[in-house]
Amino acid sequence: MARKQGSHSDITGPKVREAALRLIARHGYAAVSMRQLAAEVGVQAGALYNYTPDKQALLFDMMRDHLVDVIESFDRADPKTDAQSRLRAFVSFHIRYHLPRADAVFVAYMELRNLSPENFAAIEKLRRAYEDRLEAILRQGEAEGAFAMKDARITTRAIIGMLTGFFTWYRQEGRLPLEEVEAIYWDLVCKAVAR
Amino acid sequence: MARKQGSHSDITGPKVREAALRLIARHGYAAVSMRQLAAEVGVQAGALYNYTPDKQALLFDMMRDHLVDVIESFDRADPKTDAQSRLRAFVSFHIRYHLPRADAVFVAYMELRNLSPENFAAIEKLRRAYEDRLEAILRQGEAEGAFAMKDARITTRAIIGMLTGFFTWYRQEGRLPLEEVEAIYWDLVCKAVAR
DNA sequence: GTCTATAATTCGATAGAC
DNA sequence: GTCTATCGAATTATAGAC
Repeated sequence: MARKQGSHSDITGPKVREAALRLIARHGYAAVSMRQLAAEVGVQAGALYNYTPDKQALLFDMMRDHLVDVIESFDRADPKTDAQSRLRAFVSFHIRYHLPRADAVFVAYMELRNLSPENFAAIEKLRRAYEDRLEAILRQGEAEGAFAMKDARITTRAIIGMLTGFFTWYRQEGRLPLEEVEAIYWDLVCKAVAR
Repeated sequence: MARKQGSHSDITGPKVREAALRLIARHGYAAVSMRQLAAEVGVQAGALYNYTPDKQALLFDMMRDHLVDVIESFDRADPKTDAQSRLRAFVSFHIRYHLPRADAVFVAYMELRNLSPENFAAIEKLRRAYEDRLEAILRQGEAEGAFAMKDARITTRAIIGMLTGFFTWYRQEGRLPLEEVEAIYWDLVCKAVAR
């Protein structure tokens, strides 16, 4: 006999996040209503407001938590040795970390327009912090004489764009195993910044 | 004395497209109401339905027209000679064509989720047709011995991703003139596919 | 072709019972 | 913590006057 009411804070809380991420990734923040989200979670619309003060905070919290986790995870994965090793670790980390989190990546990338100005500024700061990790590696490589490029900042954006585009199509083409895709991207990045 | 009513089909038609592109690029399709759009154009909401059967068709028509124009324009710009020259022309065309059309690029890229299934299929076909142009150039370069890469299809997506990421940040950083940005991207692409 | 007015829904968010 | 019920406002799209 299923209860119609009761306390499920520990269960419902994560379910709200997961459902919101899935629905917003698929349909977009503005297109997903609180009623749709509630139905996906299996509660009534009013109950959602036990877990978020409003719809905007729900979006912001998901994006912030994702980006904070990306940065902390990379800092742990970074070998902090020579630039070549660090760049390889970055490419591998970026692909492998983001792949199983496609919904979060998609939301963090596509929903910037729907953040309030203050929330947008906070998210942009985090995004920039992640990009700065890559830029620092490229500049170290230039200093070591391992890399050569015309402009480290633009090369940073180019590499991130190249790697992030990956997640917009990988789900469709199951043609190649992850190891090969990773090798292909490493080959491109490695040659692009080579002396 | 401004008229409050009257026929302005030739004026209002283009204004609807321009305003829709601008508003949707900034706020997203789902977040822009027909009333907002009408206010931007300078008419009442009901008048918009003289120019589109519904909101969905307005989005689809803009995306389709943009992509058809991209493909036709590239086919005219393509030197159709050696792969190296063609690749350089592609990079230059892609940057220069898309730069002054940032709103259309943004909409065509970000609003795929808001297309009906049939409209999505049609737009994906066009997108694929453009990507196939680049893939053909890369395969020609392999055949000529000018390029070497592990996988032409994935390299195609990687290059497009890299070039398209360009438009998400160029407006912010006016630091460098277009010629230099183009040279930086050409350097990266050229080295990435070099033998 | 544009207007005003409105039908029919749907939205985010809240109040109060349990 | 979840429910039901609801407020007030916004939505797409249409009807009919001019």
